[in-house]
Amino acid sequence: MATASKSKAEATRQRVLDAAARLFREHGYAAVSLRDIAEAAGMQVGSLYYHFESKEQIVTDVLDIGITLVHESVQDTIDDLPAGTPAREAVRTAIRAHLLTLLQFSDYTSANVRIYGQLPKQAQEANLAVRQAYEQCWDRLLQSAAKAGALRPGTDLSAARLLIIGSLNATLEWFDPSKGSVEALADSYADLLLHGLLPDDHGD
Amino acid sequence: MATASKSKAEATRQRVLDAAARLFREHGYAAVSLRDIAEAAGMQVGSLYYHFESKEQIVTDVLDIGITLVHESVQDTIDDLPAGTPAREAVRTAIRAHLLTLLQFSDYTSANVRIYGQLPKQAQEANLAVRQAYEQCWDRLLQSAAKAGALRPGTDLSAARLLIIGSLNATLEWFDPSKGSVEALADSYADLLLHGLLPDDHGD
DNA sequence: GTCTATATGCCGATAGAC
DNA sequence: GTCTATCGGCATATAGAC
Repeated sequence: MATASKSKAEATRQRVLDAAARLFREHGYAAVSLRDIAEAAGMQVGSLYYHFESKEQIVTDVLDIGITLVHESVQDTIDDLPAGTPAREAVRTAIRAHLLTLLQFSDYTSANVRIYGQLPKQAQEANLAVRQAYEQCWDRLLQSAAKAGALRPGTDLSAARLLIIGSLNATLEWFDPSKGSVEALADSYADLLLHGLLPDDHGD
Repeated sequence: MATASKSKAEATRQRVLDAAARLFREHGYAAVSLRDIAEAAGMQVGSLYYHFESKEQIVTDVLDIGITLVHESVQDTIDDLPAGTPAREAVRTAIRAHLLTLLQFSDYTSANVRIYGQLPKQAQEANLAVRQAYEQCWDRLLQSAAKAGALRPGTDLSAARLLIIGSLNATLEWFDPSKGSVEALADSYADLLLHGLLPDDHGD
């Protein structure tokens, strides 16, 4: 094992963060007490303070991990596309990766989406840099698509990024895996976002 | 004035709900105490219980008012359109009405969007019927557009409604009136939702 | 590292004077 | 209708034994 094995403290810390992410996602930040987190992680409240300074530090860690995970997932799937992949396929891939992370893989990402807007300003500011890095990932994707002539002329790229990410994040409020797969949802959403509601031959 | 004037109790009740909606919107449900609400409404905590049975009843009222206001706004602006208005214009009008209510007029609507997902199940269920009535308003709009041939063939109407409302509601997390008008945002979003990201002549 | 015990304060809700 | 006073409970955080 040598240096590859994580310390017991590191494993416990991870267990606490996993429990916190799941509970924050479900109930919000203020509604979850440190007692709830400790119980879900299988320990006593006082023990949390060996690993974290405060409740706010726990949520700060959860927020950063949440954005990092979705950022890496989206960036990696884009990077893995073969050279010459059409821009519209890259956008479709990014949409799928974002939705998979949000709805299937990461309580951290979904917790971030759900609670960010209601946190104390200090906790929001601590997450700002990581969020902006992820936003830039989408901006680069859309700018390169526009440069390649793959987007409708006159498209407001800033509004497009906000609309795409906003609509994807909003699925968190209603998505039910027992009623349909994330992949099917991703296809449906990508069709709508890429092609719009109207037929191609409308006279608008 | 006669029966047209509201009682003092009714006015106070309204003041409490206004304060609660604003605070819930800003900080979430669990983070706002009855002491906060009482202070913002200019009264003592104990006095709240003359008008409301519990904190949960306050939030239940806020939730219902929030959906009712946006539903009425959207329905009224659709009904006011001249006969023969193209379906795409009706959709554009509905988008504008929803955004105006959410971002400019109603703390109740924005509070509902922000806190619904994190409320106790009982409070969510109390709001279900009103929410579904508003969803049906959009479903009727989209179905009549599809029937008129105004939508791209094969459009998933259920996904479209979820994407539209979800993307509009998500603007709440970042919209800043000092950086642009709601009207400009509505135009930009309507363009993107109706036409999509791709040019009309793409070969997809 | 985790425990128990505890400090200090705010929570929702109630009782009863006015 | 609104007030003050107060109940029991739970919140975050700390102290110190093991």
